[in-house]
Amino acid sequence: MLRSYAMTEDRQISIALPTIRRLPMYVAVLEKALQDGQTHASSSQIAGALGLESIQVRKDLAAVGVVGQPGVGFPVGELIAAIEKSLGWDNASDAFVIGAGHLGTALAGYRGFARYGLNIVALFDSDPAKVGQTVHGKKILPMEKFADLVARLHVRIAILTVPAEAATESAALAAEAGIKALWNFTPTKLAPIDGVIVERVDLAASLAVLSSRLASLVGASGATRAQAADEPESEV
Amino acid sequence: MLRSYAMTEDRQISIALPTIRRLPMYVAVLEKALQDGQTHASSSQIAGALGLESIQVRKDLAAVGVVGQPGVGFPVGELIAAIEKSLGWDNASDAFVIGAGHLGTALAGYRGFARYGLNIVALFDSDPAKVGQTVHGKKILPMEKFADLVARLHVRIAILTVPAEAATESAALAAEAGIKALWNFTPTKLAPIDGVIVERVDLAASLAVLSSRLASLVGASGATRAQAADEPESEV
DNA sequence: CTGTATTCGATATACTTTTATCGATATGTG
DNA sequence: CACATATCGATAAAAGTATATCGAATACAG
Ligand SMILES: NC(=O)c1ccc[n+]([C@@H]2O[C@H](COP(=O)([O-])OP(=O)(O)OC[C@H]3O[C@@H](n4cnc5c(N)ncnc54)[C@H](O)[C@@H]3O)[C@@H](O)[C@H]2O)c1
Ligand SMILES: NC(=O)c1ccc[n+]([C@@H]2O[C@H](COP(=O)([O-])OP(=O)(O)OC[C@H]3O[C@@H](n4cnc5c(N)ncnc54)[C@H](O)[C@@H]3O)[C@@H](O)[C@H]2O)c1
Repeated sequence: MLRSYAMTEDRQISIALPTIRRLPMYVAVLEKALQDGQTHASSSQIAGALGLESIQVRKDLAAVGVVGQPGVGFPVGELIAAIEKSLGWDNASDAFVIGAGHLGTALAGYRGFARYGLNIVALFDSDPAKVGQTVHGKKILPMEKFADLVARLHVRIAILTVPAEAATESAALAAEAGIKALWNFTPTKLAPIDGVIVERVDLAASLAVLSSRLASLVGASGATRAQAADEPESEV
Repeated sequence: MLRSYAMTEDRQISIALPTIRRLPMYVAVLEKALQDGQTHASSSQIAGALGLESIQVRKDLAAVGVVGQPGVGFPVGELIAAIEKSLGWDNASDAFVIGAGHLGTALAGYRGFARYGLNIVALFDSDPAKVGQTVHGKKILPMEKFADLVARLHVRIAILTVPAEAATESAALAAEAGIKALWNFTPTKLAPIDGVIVERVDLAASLAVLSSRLASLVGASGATRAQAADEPESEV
């Protein structure tokens, strides 16, 4: 029974990436189940809520080390705890935002991150006009203070929202300051940096999937759009 | 030679999803090559710039139907055009933003989308206080006008940036108005809607990858962080 | 023109991820 | 307690992706 909380690090490393990407969805569903007073949830119930196959849910949950009960399902609370442990969401991590522009301030104000164990502490910007301002209760500080504060506060995560051209330079600066993980929102593909994990949020990739599916849809059953495409487009 | 531009729709549909996700990176690299005056680029050159294997680049490019020349490489201009065609980025699509909050306005102001064939025309919001404002030169309109304008302007794409609770409702409204593709930035997993493509930007999934890798890194070579973890964390 | 270095693309192989099958365990009803 | 139903987990199969190999085409230097 306690094997579900086993902490052998080697297993955590070996969880398949697609599985890791799905884990947050499970947490969301399970928390809803918990609120409804459920102590257990079956793989088919979870799968149904997420549009997945139950077998995949079982495999994913097996990967985080929780054992279910035949005829009953998986223990909800235990499951949430195990997933959050796998993801390192069990104790919150502080993070700095580099680039207090539109996206950076939006992220800094996003309350949803608290649930993911992410705590944005402050923003940094090279623009003197922005430094000193406060957004969503968080200060915008000058880049000069970055390295010092990373060390003092033991911040490991930096969120990169600078212009594309400044990305490489900012990443190098962050790495040198001791940042261990970079969440890169810029379209710049960073070269690997020794000892630094880089995860990129690639909106272009996401949009590519959307628009290519849309394009092939038009091509396939063109009837729907064909008529509209003939009419001239007007402006607002 | 002209086979590279073949427009048989059935091929477009069959491009593997991981390949589609990589296509935008190729476009970025190729445009840089074009600026440098290159007429051809080899798979190994492209791979080197992106940290990929050359064989994967060749396979991906074969999927969009462009043929390279042995000893020379791939024709840059032709390649860009073919990729953009595959993605439906060859002629820009208009889009509406639903939810003119922090994220919605950031997206509306993002100039990078122009390159991806996406043109945000206007924003919509249910909050009367926001309606009438202009952000980045784009109007915030009331939801009541949404359906009519979708029809009048033949808008097929809506970008969902409403609060999580409003996502399902907004999606249904968009679908009813005739929207064909939803780019969903909310954490809500939408149920499939008939005739509507939904692509989700899942920040939680991305963060999960980042933080789980960070967590396993700490577990593995704990030395680096162990010392820091012992010290009490101070505040800004 | 000959030899060497590039490079592509077809085919084959290896690897990863998803899905299927099925026996074993649990619940609850009559 | 017998039996129908639900559920899990181990193993196997299938599908999807990435990588390796190698012959053929091209460029170019000598
Ligand atoms: N806005 C979006 O919706 C969106 C979407 C996808 C990707 N992005 C990417 O995110 C990044 C930020 O976008 P944005 O719209 O917030 O841009 P922005 O111009 O609003 O913000 C960039 C901020 O970075 C600061 N900055 C510039 N150079 C810096 C440096 N060297 N060090 C520290 N700070 C620096 C600027 O002063 C500015 O405040 C860009 O790379 C953009 O491509 C943005
Ligand atoms: N801010 C971020 O960095 C961030 C990051 C990831 C995901 N998200 C998600 O994006 C969404 C928007 O985030 P945000 O920070 O911009 O929130 P926000 O509160 O700033 O903006 C939401 C906007 O939607 C409007 N709205 C509410 N209900 C509506 C309805 N029924 N129809 C039309 N408009 C409606 C509100 O008036 C508001 O302007 C949320 O679902 C959030 O979870 C945000």
